[in-house]
Amino acid sequence: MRTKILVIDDEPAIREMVGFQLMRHGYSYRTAADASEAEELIRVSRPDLILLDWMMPGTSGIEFARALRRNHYTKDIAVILLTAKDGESDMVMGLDAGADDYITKPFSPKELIARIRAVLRRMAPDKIEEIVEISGLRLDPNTREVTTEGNLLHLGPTEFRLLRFFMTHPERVYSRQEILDYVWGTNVLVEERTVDVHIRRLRKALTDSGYQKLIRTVRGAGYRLSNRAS
Amino acid sequence: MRTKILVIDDEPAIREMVGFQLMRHGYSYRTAADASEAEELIRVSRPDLILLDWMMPGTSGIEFARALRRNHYTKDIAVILLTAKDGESDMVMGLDAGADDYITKPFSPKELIARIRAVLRRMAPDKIEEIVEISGLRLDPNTREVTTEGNLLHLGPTEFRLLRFFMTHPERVYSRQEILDYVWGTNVLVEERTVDVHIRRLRKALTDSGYQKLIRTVRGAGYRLSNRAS
DNA sequence: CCGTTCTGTCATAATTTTATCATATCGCTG
DNA sequence: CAGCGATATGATAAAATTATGACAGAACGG
Repeated sequence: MRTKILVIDDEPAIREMVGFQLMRHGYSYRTAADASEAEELIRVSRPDLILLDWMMPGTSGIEFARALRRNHYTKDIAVILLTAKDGESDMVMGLDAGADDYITKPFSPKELIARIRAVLRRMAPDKIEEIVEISGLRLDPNTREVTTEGNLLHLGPTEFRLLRFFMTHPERVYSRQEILDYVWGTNVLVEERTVDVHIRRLRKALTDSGYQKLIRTVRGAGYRLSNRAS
Repeated sequence: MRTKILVIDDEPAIREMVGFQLMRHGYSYRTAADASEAEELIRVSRPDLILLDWMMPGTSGIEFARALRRNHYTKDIAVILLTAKDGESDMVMGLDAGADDYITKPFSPKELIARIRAVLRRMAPDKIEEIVEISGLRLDPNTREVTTEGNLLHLGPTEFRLLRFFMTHPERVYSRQEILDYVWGTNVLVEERTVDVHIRRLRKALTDSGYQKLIRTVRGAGYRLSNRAS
């Protein structure tokens, strides 16, 4: 799932600018103009990171950050403070309140994105993906290699994702639409028939080693991966 | 890369004197007159050690040191406090705030350098980097040399770090974003495509000896180093 | 302060991958 | 076994992604 970011700032212009950048960089986001609005959104869907304005009407940013840290449900949410001030004491107070970083206004889109990335990376160190294997066919997401008894197969990005999807969801039948949703991503404008073409390319790549028989066509329903005898 | 030191002191005379000594001893350094100037420099380029004046206008040295320790990005920077006082309590407070050592003014150049060496040595007891070798390509972090069957390769600093990263993390694919984080450091504003350019420079440097084939492009994913047959 | 080396970005070229279309096959049903 | 809808296949132009060369500004060393 995509990283969710909550932007809390009372200036619409800031919310819009930041939101635009976040969208452009593939983050999912929500905006709130004040603390109570923010609380509501957090309750509905816990964000991974909060961009918090220092100067807010009502509850101040610092206060809000402190409150977040006190709550068990929210204490692991990353917080980046947005502040117009540049005094040193603000940095100290901000970090003291539990903020993970802070950005002084005005800031460039580039800086914003870089900071967000930095904070998120600190929070989630590399995860090692699991190797999947089905009767001799191995797929390693870490090296992005697919091998059969030592032979390396060449797959394009989409074929790779497709095979990976099937290998992690074996036996069950998936309709073309479902496959599009899982492999291509939801709300993508692609013809259903395109799945056929990629299935074919995947089979072709698996053919030399005989594994193409793993991908079964289920007439009228879709496709499935199975290593059982048919 | 040479050890980077940041000198924070409001007296120009001190900055100059210390700077001269640092340069004379082969350290790379920057100076800042106050906390906000210092913050800026730290953000731009993380120093390995900070020489921090105890009495600063605005944020005091102690406060600044505490703030450094709280921030993930800066918490491993060594800090030496420069203080005119010599009271016992100051030492306690200073070390309490996370300083690694302190020097009382006035101090001799000799003492300054000796303390710096001592702190750096203490900080990096296991920083004796190991030589990495992959099928004949050797990289020695200590001498910063890369050799292939006795031939010395010329690499720029970035190419060196890049190769070193790959050699210490072989086989696995890394996205441009991850490479930026690991090789360039986290708080940096650099385009993803810049990675491509450095990959190319690295490959060019490895070409004469045939090792450029170690660096593989993984379309849609990033790059990886592999010595396996392809 | 000056010349050199190193860096980050661009614009452009070279490749690979993708989505479709048209057409051939296949599988079931009556 | 003819007919019909569903799949497989091959070709292809467009879209994405990566490689490369050039260049200006920054950093560095003296």
